[in-house]
Amino acid sequence: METTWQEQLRTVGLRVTRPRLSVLQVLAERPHADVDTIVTAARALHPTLSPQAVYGVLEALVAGGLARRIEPAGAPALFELRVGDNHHHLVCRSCGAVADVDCTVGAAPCLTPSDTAGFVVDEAEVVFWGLCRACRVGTPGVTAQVLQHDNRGGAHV
Amino acid sequence: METTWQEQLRTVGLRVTRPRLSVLQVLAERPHADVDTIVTAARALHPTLSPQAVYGVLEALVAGGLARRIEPAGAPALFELRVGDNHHHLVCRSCGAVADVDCTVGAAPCLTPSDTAGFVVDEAEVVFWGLCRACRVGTPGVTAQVLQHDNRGGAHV
DNA sequence: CGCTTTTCTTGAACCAGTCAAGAGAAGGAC
DNA sequence: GTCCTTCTCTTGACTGGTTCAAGAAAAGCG
Repeated sequence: METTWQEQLRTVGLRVTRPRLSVLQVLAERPHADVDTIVTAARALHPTLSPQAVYGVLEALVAGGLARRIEPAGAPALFELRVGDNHHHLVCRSCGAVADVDCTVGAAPCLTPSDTAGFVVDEAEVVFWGLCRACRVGTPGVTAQVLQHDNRGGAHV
Repeated sequence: METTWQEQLRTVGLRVTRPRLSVLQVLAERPHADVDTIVTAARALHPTLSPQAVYGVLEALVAGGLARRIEPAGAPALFELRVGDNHHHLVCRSCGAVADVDCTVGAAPCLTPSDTAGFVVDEAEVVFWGLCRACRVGTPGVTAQVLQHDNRGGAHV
């Protein structure tokens, strides 16, 4: 497992270090973790790890294409290892839980806007807002990530 | 014009005040303004207006459904008066310029994710990332809003 | 016109994220 | 294996966007 990560790091020109391996392992276990979560969890593997180091590691991983940053409105950035595939995210308005959605891009004319207003588009980012099952049945806050997302008025599907 | 805004404010149960009318006028002139822009522009109409007042006004407008907040990753929040229709946004990676895109929701199967992972979805938010015409032809920074958006790896359309 | 409630002003605080300098580790060269 | 260069991490301070809190001001009802 770590061998693979070592190879992946080297492949993109990054040195293999304890902080990087720790962060990669945490991300493998927690698919949509924020920096704080990563720092806390990674310290089990590398006790002296600093938040700034994690920012640096994540920046390197994202730049190298090994990780992806997602930034739901009103919440700190989240990171995931799933890269290179066209997938999007479901975000719970109540607890901030995030789930992956495979992009149905093959049948998605909306991802090629009719009028691009002179823009050259290279990426379409889709976020589905709603409530996760736990928050609907009255057990909010399971993931302990509370979002305050009052931004209504978007596309109601 | 202001009569209309007065009515709109009253309709949603908000008092009619100078700061609110000023912010509404600025938003009418600048469709995707950030707080700083709004404060600066609105001071032409109400010189003592404070940033905190603008935050309060915008919060009230959004809560009342008169305005909508959009938060492109890596940039301060923007506000617009266009509400109630299903439209999305084009964002320039270089200068942060924002343009509206009418939602082609009628032909958009991707906006109903196949697997909702137990979520009840009430909104699909789409952001198209790319370069605006000005930044492509070598006149970047026209809007003076510089974004640093290194988050690649999303859905490439 | 006075009173109650909402809203604005002023000032401080907060948080995620960034910047900078020096210590330390990785890994190629020898 | 050891040295040296370069990259990376640690420590610490700092920024920008946003929020919180208390009191003053204004809106709008009776």
